[in-house]
Amino acid sequence: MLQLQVLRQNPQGVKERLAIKHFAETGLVDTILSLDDQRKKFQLEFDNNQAKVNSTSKEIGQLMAKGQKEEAENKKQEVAALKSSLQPIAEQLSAIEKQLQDELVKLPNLPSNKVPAGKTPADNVVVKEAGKQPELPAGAVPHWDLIKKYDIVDFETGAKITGSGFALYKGKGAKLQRALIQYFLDFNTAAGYTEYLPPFMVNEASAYGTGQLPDKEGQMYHMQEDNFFMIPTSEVPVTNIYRDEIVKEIDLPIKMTAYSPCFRREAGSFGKDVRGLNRVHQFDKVEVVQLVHPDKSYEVHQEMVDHIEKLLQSLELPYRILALCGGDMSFTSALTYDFEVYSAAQDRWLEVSSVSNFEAYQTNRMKIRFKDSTGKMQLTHSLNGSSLALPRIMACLLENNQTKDNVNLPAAIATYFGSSTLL
RNA sequence: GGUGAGGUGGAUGAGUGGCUGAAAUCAACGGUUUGCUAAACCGUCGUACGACCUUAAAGUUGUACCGAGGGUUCGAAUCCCUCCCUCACCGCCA
Repeated sequence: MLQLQVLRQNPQGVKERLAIKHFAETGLVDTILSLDDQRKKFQLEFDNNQAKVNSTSKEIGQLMAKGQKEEAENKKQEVAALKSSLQPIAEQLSAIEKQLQDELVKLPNLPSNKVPAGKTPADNVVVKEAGKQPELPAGAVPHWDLIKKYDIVDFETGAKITGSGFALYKGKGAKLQRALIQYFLDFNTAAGYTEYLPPFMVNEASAYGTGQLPDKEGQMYHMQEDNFFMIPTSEVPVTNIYRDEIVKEIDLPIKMTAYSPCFRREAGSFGKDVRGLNRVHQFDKVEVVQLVHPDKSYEVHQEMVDHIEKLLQSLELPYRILALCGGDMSFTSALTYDFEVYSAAQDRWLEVSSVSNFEAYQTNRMKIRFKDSTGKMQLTHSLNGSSLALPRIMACLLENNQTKDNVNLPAAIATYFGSSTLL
């Protein structure tokens, strides 16, 4: 949620930024500001009246103590009258406050000035492309054939147990997942991130805090009886660790990492896009999250991008980094860089990580604050990135390193997997 | 799931209708003292949203907030209702 203060200071600037995100309803800004003015007006009126009620009530107490019953009774009448005239003001005030809040959450985060213009994924800017293209052996096949051939992921049985889009990892496939998770977590903790293993379901307040609610409830699995949501990413529970907390400035940056399965209900598209491990309802991911001083968030964003780049390099996969354009960015993000790895056998790029700076958009909802050196309360900035999403990494590892009857594994993984080949 | 006890400021914890936005202690911060450390002493020490004043900061001031939401009352941390959560014991269970 944007800070009202930002809208007040520069409504025109806000509209211009929103345009970069291709957010059409810029009139919302004016609506919100006028609601804010109304709110202030009603609050002033309410406060003044309530002050009178409070002081008169105090007088009643004093009169009663002195035994001046009659005068006390008169005052009571006075207060009763005041209160009944106050009633409608109070109602209007709270109605406006709610309306203001409802409108404010409809505004997406403002894109930073580093965000390239553009509307669709085609407009994203390739910032960097690196890594060696593999030379595939003759008869190389996509991962969905490989996993079948080596019997390491079984979608049919996953569908039988649960439904389509739920993979059953088996044997070396399951072990490779475990090795990757372990490797990623170790890589992150070595860079100073604290490891967490969070709950995989969250309550409404947490889903709201990171921006899944309102609006995106359809993308999450919902436990109706208990009103819990299966997490779509560990970003949700991890960022919410500090919800409604005032942290110490010297404790910043707070660096956290977590593994979790991620659950996505998203209505799938069809065909090649969703084949095999490309898109599933449940997948594993290791995430990094940081809460930082607002002055540092862009510096930290770059640091996180570098961190994830190193991780990808260690996997020896060809990759590229994209700066997402205004139209392709998520609602809550101010700057997003995507990482894609090249899947040789599919001849396409697959997104494996997304590194975003949310500035104060999430923390304003969650009220994650600190007191700066001058004693002023400030919101921290929050950032997160995947490091990494497993299924597509696995797909690329399998495809790009396939040999005639085996798959070679990069050295970094071999250590964790206990072998330099899959079989 | 059952029974019982609870949820108060950074922490501990007092507070059963007006003098309580909240004692006390600890922590933290500023200062005095000090060869250094410790101790002692003095002071500061919640948040949000307004108003006034100001270029701004500061300052003055109002309102709200003692788990959440309702209610009773002239007046609620305190009484009542609903919900949530925590702890203990029992039950069930990996």
